[in-house]
Amino acid sequence: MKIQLSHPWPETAAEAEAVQDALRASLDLAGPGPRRPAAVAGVDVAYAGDRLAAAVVVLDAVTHRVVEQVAVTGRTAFEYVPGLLAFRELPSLTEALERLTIVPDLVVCDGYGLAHPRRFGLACHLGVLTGLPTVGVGKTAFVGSHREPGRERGAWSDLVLDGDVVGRVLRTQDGVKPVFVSTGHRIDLETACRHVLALSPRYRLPETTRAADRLSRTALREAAGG
DNA sequence: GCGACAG
DNA sequence: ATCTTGTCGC
Repeated sequence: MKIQLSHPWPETAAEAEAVQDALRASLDLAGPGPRRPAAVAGVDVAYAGDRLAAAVVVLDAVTHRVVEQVAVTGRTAFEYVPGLLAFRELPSLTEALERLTIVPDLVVCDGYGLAHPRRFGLACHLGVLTGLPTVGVGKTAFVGSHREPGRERGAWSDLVLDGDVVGRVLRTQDGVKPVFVSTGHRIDLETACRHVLALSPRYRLPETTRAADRLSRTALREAAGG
């Protein structure tokens, strides 16, 4: 799979915001998205100073067994700026995705999608670039307001931004801190949450996220020489 | 103006 | 994200 990043790649925050505003027009929020995905991918990036390691792990959607995984290492080219996370992580993430031989039916991203200041978070961006259905799963609050969801697994509440429902605060395990789910591309929020729950049978975070997080950290460690 | 702010 | 010790619990 060949992935084309925007050219030229933005150098400033203003240029990056302009890219988001332009690509947002290509966002597909129609849904319903994959009903019975067979292969689900998780992506994540780990950092150590200016070094980084991006990982993509594809799991069997039913058994959650690893089907394929790729990790690439490199150096940071964009500093972290709230709202512009994609420009820090996409170069390496797309490189890892390009080396994948399997085309996943859904990609679970670390972070937000539509729940974003300009309605174009990392999950939306990666979705538009790859054409794949994507969903964003954030671990902490970023934008929007919400009520505390019920304490049982599956309970959720609306994540509202400027009067729009842009995501859901979803409890994936009884009594544990909820996660923030928002759609990325080619999927609806209801379906996205259904898949996130199915991918989180035992822990707070989806198995895809956990697997990608582990791989990115070990890849970073091995690249350093330990 | 000030504080908050995915990872 | 990453920096960090011990601690409670399965």
